[in-house]
This record gives sequence, structure tokens and C-alpha cells, in this order.
Amino acid sequence: MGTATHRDEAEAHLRAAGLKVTVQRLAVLDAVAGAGHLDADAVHARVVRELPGTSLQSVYNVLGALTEAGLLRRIEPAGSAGLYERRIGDNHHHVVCTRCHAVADVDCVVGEPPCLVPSDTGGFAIHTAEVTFWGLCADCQREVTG
Amino acid sequence: MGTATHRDEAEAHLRAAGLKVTVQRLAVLDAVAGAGHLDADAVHARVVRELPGTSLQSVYNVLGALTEAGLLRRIEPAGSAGLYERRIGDNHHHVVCTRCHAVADVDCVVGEPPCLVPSDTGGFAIHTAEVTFWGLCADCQREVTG
DNA sequence: CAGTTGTTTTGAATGACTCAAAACAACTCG
DNA sequence: CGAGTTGTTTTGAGTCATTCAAAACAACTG
Repeated sequence: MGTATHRDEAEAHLRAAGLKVTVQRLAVLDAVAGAGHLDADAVHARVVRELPGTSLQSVYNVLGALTEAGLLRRIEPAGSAGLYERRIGDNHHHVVCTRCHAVADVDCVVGEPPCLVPSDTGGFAIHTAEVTFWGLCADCQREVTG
Repeated sequence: MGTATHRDEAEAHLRAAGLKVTVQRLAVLDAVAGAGHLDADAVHARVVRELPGTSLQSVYNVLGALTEAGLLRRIEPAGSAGLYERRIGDNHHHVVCTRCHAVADVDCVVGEPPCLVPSDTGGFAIHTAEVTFWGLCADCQREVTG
């Protein structure tokens, strides 16, 4: 079923990246796929549910390896621990709640890429533009105004 | 002279923010004004030069207070410690070198503000857009290609 | 100049993450 | 399919940036 297919795809991705296929890696991939924007601790909590005994250190190792291999993307909004998401190749952006630190994806910015060309690069050879929006998530808006 | 005027302005700013004027705060303000994008340790190093005995903890306290008061701006690019700059009210952006972590200001983005309106905010009430560009600084370009 | 309040210092603690060595599991090849 | 090699996970300890708390102290108030 869906799950089995996911696993197979995950395996293929790991092999393609030259990484050995281990239960820990599959579990981490699963955990991150099942919920966006998790920190190492949250991933660990989920992994342990189906793979008790997995160490937090291993989760760090796996997250590091998968990120380096391009199977995961790591973001690090100011004030939050590193957060991992299953990256879809698109370079989407993020909104972070200034009150509760919830994170959501923002599909893209209106003006399209040209927007993200800085006017004066100060001699830097730029290869990526990262946009982070800050605001209040729906829940926090309610709690603040309510 | 210039320095004296700076001090006077700094004092005025502190008072306006309802903060007591202390030598440590003036020194920190000076240190950050004299060089952009310093982390707490770097600020401390500079402050200690003219005010020996100042503790790192005090520098943290001062940086926190000044940031909260809006006299400094704090940024935290992924992989770097918190960096402080004298904020000029404009919401400018930053370029970070992926090799040596050098940071430079980027005055603004070409397409102007409309650019930074996300297409779908996912229910968030957004109040700030922060753009971080990643690339190689001039020095690192030289070292890599040279 | 004395009192009050906010600030700095000292000392310790936390959280997120990294390092290193030993135990172990995946893939390879005969 | 079984041994070897190499990469992975575990265990245990360490680091760095930052924060917490209480005591010593300095700025503003009157």
C-alpha cells in the first residue's frame, strides 16, 4: 500500500545517494514526511515510537546524512532549533509565528524570481535567496485578539 | 568631536528608551556602530579594550536590552551565532558567505516591497519579510577558483 | 546625599549539537 | 550464502552560545 511504496521510494533515494539502507534512515524519512518542519527531538520522538531504542545521536547522524544527500532540507529560523522537511526541490519559503514558533510553507513569492535579485551584491557570488516571513499564526491571532 | 557627539546621541537614545545610561551600554553601542554584524563574543572583545573587566554576561544583558529597545537589530543566519547591527530603521537584508560566514548588507531587493508579499499566507498575519542571500564572498571566490 | 530601582557581576545551568571510539549491521564478492 | 570490508549506530563525553539567579553595585529621583 501507500506505506510500502513510500518505503520503496525511500530505499531507492537512499541507494541513489550512495547511502546504505537502514531501518533508522527509513524511519526518519517517514517521520519527516509525515509532518513538516520537525526538529531533531521531534523526529526522535516519532522514530522511537516504531523503533524503540533508537538513540538521539543516530537521529542527528541520519538527519545530517540525509540533508547532505539532498533528501531533506534543513531550515533554521532565528530562535528555533534546526528544522527538517522533506524537500521537494522547489525552493519554497517559510512563515514563522513570532508567538509560538509554528512554521508553515509559503509556496512562492508573488513577483517571481527577479524579485530575489539583490540590487548590490557587495562582491558576493549569490546562489540562493531564502525568505522568511514573520507573523502570527491563526491560533495565536485568536488568542491575542480574543 | 565625532566621538563626543556619538556618545551624546547614544545617551539620548538610551534615555528615550527609558534605559539608564551606563558606560557598558555606551561602549557596546560604540562597538557595534564601529563594525557591522558582530556576535556577542566579538562585541565583548571590543568593549573590553576600552572598559577592561566587563563581563561577557553584561554584554549579553546589554545586547538584549538594546535589541529590545530597538537600538540594535539582531540577526541569526543559519550556522552563525546571533549577530548584532546598529539598525537604521530600514529593513535591509543580508548576504552570508557559505564558506567563511562573512555577512554584508544588501540594501534592498530589486522588485521593491510588492515582491515580498507571499502568495498564500496560510492564515498567518504577516508583519515582516526577511531575506537572506547565500553565496561566496569576494575573498572566498578568489581562494576557491585561484 | 540617601533611597530606590535598575544594572552588572559572579557562578552555575541549559539546550542543541558535535566529536570519538567501540559495537554492530549492510552491501560485496568469491 | 558466508566472510570481509566499509559504513552506520550506539555510548559516552564535550563544546558553544545563551540563559538563569542571587548578590554586589551604580544611576536616577527627590
